Amino acid sequence: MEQQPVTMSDVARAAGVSVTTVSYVLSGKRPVAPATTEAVQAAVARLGFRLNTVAQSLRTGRSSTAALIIPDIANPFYAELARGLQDALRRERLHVVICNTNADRAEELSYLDDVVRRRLDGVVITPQWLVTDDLDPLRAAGIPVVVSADTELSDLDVVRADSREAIDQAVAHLAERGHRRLGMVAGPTGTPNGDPRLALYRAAARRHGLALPADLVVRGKHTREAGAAALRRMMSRAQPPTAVVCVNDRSAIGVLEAAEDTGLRIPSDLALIGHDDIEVASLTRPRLSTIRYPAYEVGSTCGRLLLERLDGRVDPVEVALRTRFVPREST
Amino acid sequence: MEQQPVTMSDVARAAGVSVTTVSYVLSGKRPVAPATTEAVQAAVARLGFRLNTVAQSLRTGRSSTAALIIPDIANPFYAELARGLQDALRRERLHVVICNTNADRAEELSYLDDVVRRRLDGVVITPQWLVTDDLDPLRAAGIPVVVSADTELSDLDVVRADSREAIDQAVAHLAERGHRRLGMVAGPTGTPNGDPRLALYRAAARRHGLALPADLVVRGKHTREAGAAALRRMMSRAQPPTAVVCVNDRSAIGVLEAAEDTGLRIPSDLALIGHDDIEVASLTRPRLSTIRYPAYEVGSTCGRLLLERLDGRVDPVEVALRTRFVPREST
DNA sequence: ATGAAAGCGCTAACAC
DNA sequence: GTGTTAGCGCTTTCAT
Repeated sequence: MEQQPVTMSDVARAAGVSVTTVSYVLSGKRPVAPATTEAVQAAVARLGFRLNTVAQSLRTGRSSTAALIIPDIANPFYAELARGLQDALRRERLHVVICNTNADRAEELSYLDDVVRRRLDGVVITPQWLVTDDLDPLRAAGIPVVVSADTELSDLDVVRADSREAIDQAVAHLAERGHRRLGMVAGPTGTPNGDPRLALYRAAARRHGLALPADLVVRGKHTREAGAAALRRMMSRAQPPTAVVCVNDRSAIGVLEAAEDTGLRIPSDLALIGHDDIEVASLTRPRLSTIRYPAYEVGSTCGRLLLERLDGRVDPVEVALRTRFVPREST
Repeated sequence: MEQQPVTMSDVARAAGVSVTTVSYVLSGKRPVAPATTEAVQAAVARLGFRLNTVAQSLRTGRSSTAALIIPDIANPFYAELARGLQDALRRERLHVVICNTNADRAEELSYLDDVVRRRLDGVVITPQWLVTDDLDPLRAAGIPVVVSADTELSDLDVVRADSREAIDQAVAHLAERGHRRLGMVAGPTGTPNGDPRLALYRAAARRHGLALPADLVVRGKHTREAGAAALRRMMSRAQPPTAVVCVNDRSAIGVLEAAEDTGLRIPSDLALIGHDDIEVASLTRPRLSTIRYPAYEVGSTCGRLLLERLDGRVDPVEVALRTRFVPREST
């Protein structure tokens, strides 16, 4: 048998006070006589009362829940990011709902809509296809948004990677080892991480005298399968690359596997560099060289910004987290 | 400037009908004249109305949100499980909040409490320290719980691994290769996965004539560090093992790394078997042999059970997912 | 086919 | 220091 939940007025009755007093005992937002406090607490304990957060939310307009909108929680990068975010938001007892979009624009929009309907307190999003205007409904509703992406976004809190130096080092590293033809497994066109990273690689390649020809830039999803397919495509070119850089570690792992299958040895036949340095990257053999972008820290930084914003900060903030080139056996 | 949210009575006024009608147009729970429907929909669109889910929840007592209570979303096993759960719950437009407990009992309890306060619709939990009684408040509140664990639990929906055969095969495999002394990196004592698995290994070892002495059973967390420490401890025994089985893949990876550091070659000096088969397990070199327990499927099964329960099923269901021994290079 | 009105359980003026 | 009361925005019963 399912019991009636105990409400605040039950507690009030049991303690011989008004609901107001019960509310204030619980919130501490106004002084209450010690004896009263005690009586209320006793009643709360005796009846097993738990405040109904839904009613509280309706009244206050705050749900103490934030949304994290990402392509896929099963991608270790986002899982680590989620962990960082949750740890940062825990102090304020904020819950986090995870929204997996599969990098699909319709899903991204649908979750944003959900956020408004549910009056969530804030959103952290790693957008794949969204444009700034898509966030208008959130602005209108006064819901803070923190974006994690490498693109320029006006008037928003942004956490992004500053990979200029790291990419330059990586390319220099390749140049030193005699590489002259670079291939890149980039993200889908128009995606907020792929394009900026590609641009950085282009610039670095130019600086260090490497070619990065258009037919060696392969677009695709951030998956192992896409990485493997990309490599096969590159190697079928008239002039295949001697070194490949990947938009993230998952695709780099795909490249690694496809290379193995083809009998290509890494790094002797092909140098390989990933991005992100998820935990797995250190487990592959040969070890994956990578541009390290610490996911946990990205998440906790997003959380910090969100909390500040909820606390009343109004000016948008942009945080650039410096990435680091981690050479390993594979270059 | 933050706008006033548009409410249902705004829509009603704009459409020249009552809120009742607006509500019914939206829910479709009673017939409405086509002309009226149209007028309402037009008003909804024109004003950009979004139903306030919080108010709806307060009224109906359902929040269309479920909680997933796990030790750590950054552990790939749980991330994959989470993905499976979310995909299963998406059809019903249920949100999932992720609760990381760090395998801490107090955190587990605190999140359960949260669930009741927030009137969440259901819980999926992979308990580490909870006992059945801890779930009483949820029963009282009529909140369905689905448990993912290998322990016996009365009167609850449970998804568990049936590893009897797989473990027997794994041990037989070791026996065939001449192993006689087995070590085990088990989970913490009293934990719902470690103990049953240990018992299965004990039984299988007995059947196949392998020793699994008490001083080669090392308890610890499900982490790489714990796995590494466990191996060092085992190897310092007077009679070290020739084969090691691990309660999960993460600890197996730790063992792998510690073995490398010690100069032990796997599998020639030491055979190694993990559990779970998270994506990473296929990336290590030597490849990790493992008892495969498909996390995604665990999650989606939990989701299915939860939905059924929300739909009115009352009898508890136990689903045993058969695991499979996947021998790879490391045994 | 539609509407009036009573809450769901809380918070926070505004009294006293 | 404490209480009365008016909502927050919906759903749903009961009328019409």
